Amino acid sequence: MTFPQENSPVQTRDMLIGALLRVPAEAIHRRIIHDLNVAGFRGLTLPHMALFRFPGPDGARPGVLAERAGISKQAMNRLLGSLEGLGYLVRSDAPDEGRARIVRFTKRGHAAYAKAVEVLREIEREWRAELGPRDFALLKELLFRVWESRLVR
Amino acid sequence: MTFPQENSPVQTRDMLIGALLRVPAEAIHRRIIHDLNVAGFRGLTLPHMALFRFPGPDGARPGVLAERAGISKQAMNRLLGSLEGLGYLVRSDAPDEGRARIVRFTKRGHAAYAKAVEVLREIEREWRAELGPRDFALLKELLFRVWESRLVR
DNA sequence: ACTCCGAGTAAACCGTGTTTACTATCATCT
DNA sequence: AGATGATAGTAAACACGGTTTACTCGGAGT
Repeated sequence: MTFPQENSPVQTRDMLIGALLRVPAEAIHRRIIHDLNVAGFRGLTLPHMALFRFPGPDGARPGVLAERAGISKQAMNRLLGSLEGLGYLVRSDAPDEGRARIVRFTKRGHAAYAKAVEVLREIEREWRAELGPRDFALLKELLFRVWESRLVR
Repeated sequence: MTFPQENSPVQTRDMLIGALLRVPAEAIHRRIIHDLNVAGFRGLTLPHMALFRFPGPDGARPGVLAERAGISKQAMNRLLGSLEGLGYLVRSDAPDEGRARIVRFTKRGHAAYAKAVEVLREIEREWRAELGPRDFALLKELLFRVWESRLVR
């Protein structure tokens, strides 16, 4: 195992793809939660983000949301209960099927979701300014190719 | 908020940078833990990964590791206790200062760390094969520029 | 010696995950 | 129609990892 020396500059080859993805991904998570809280959407925490990510929970059923998020239905159900208590969504009976339920954003929930997307777009603006529009588009395109490739499932 | 239609293909512009980073970052995490477990390094879980990431805990002090990982000293201490119980490291008194302690990988710990790096290099090979060497290098370079830029702290 | 600070640790508590177990509804078979 | 089995959602018990609070002990300054 070779480590870079303290006083020699870190270079691309020193960093493995794990850290290169993880560090910004976590930073973005923190940023979104922070900005949501500052914007008045209190009580939102990291686990809640499982619901605020694309395409959002609106109109979906708890079981589907659990599967999307990769957690059990019971865990999802408590997340939903928590967000319902905070006023971001409601669960109501599905009109067509008696055992099913439907998750609906409240006005506040829609506002929070819109704000999250807005923060993300702001982050994209910042990255675009840093990298230049050409390279930022390239970065997204490369990441998209990875996403498409199923290397990632 | 515009959603892509069910039957129209997803495109780069549909994905925000958050998901494009998060999904592969999480996949890599799962992959590393899985491969470590399969390779006989049992008991390692996601929170342990906070210690197995570059540059590893070997020779460092608990407080420093806590700061690096962004968790409290107490939480780090329990992680260390857990890994010590699993035989991956030991904590011993620092020779110079009575109150300080030093974390040392055991042989098993070194082996696990080396395996984690190996898995990461394997993942890089796979991505390189998918994207082509040119574009993979470009991806890492672009991510490295983001990392350098401090957009990310 | 006395005080203060800082590293490490321990305990209580909280939130979030899983596992296990239950209820209610739907689909199917007879 | 009634019985049976599968499925959506929920609830409770437990595990686990995080923070907060509180303690011990060594080092530094006076």
